[in-house]
Amino acid sequence: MKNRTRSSSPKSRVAQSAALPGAERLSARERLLAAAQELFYEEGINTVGIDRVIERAGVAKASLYDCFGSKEELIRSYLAARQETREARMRAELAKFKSPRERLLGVFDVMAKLLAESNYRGCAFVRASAEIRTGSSVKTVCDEARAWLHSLFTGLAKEVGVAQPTRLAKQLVLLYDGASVSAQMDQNRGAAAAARAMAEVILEAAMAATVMTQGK
Amino acid sequence: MKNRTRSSSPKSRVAQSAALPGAERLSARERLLAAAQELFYEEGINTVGIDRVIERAGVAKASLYDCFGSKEELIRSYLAARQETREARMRAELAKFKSPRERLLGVFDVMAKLLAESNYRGCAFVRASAEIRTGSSVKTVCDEARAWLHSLFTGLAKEVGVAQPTRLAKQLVLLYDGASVSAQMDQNRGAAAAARAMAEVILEAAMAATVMTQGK
DNA sequence: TTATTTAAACAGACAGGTCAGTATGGCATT
DNA sequence: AATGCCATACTGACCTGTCTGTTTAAATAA
Repeated sequence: MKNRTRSSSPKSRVAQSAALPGAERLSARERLLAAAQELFYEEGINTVGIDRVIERAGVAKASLYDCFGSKEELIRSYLAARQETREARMRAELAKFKSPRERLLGVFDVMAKLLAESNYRGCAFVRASAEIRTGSSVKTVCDEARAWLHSLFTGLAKEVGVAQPTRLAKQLVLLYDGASVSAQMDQNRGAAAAARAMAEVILEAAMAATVMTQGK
Repeated sequence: MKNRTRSSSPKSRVAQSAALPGAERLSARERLLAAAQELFYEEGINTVGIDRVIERAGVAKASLYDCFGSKEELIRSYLAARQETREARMRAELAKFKSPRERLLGVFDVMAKLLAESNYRGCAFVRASAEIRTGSSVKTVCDEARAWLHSLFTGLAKEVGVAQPTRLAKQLVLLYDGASVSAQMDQNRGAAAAARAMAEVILEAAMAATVMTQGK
């Protein structure tokens, strides 16, 4: 006579590493991560308690601590998963562009799609950094995300053949961060387009400087 | 026989509106705001509890609730005070520049000084926004700070006589935000200088476009 | 096939701590 | 007498994490 909110057809279980194409029930771990994505990102990692996460996931509290061991580890897993999907999406979308120049500017086109989503709340790693207390192990995941962002732009800057690729990369990261903050704080939906336009100008200046230093 | 951590020479009190040049003791309200500045900004408004604030301020808990009524009001006062000092400092520093162009770029020079401070942790309002829960009255203070930032750059953009001042202002705000995030997340001390260099390029492009549209 | 083991996930209560906010009473200056 | 401030105990809510015991389903053995 218990009123269960869970799906009423738990015919089979999905092993952690298995990935069956059928619409089978997700494992507790996967449901927890999905719930964490929504709640932690949209409301903050400190304001959302464990109880709300397990309620959203439809999972017992004991299962959470079996899977992750602590809230902090759940947060780290949430951020790590977010970074993985970010990398995969960027890789897939950038592959569509042909020229190095289009690929570099394409990062801001991808960003424009993200900002257009109604639940955009700014960069998850910047937000998390603002919430953690000093010495938290969560910072490591944030640092890795930042390193990836820099390496992404550095690689693209080298492809376009600019004289100082790390310098250009730092500038593009700055534009990327600025767009995310403007979108978050000012509901400025055109922030990515503005950043793209600026990136074009900056890139042109960097290319011009490259020709100068080459002497021809 | 009580071991007091407070100053041992509370000879006189400083009224709220008085500003005596002597090293007189500050009022409870002022000490609370000073403590809030340090703790809330450096460690976050959620991670720092009331008890730590009153301990740092050397103030009784009852005094805090006499002065502010709630933690949320203390947070709002902390942010409002921060915004006031930010405006005053910017006004004073920008007054030193002579030409409109120097004043506009001078914002990033002022910023460079801020980033150089060892305890810089990014924009207090962006950080606070990441911590508050939806519907908090703290957001109003953050919105006002954002509005000021936009009006600051819009005014400077009009002074330099560009064709689309609000467009340029949005771009400069984006650079400002990007520099603050880069400094916060990557310990990039040169972020303000990078933003200034980019602002120069963007400004030049905007001026060029202005001449074009003017037809001469 | 049937029985047994194994493991993941379930429900829910409880402990221990923290936090915001209140209440009481006392002290000092004006 | 009034005001501003101090010290401290207390309440109730919330939050993380633990513990106990049960259910379910797949894997394995008889």
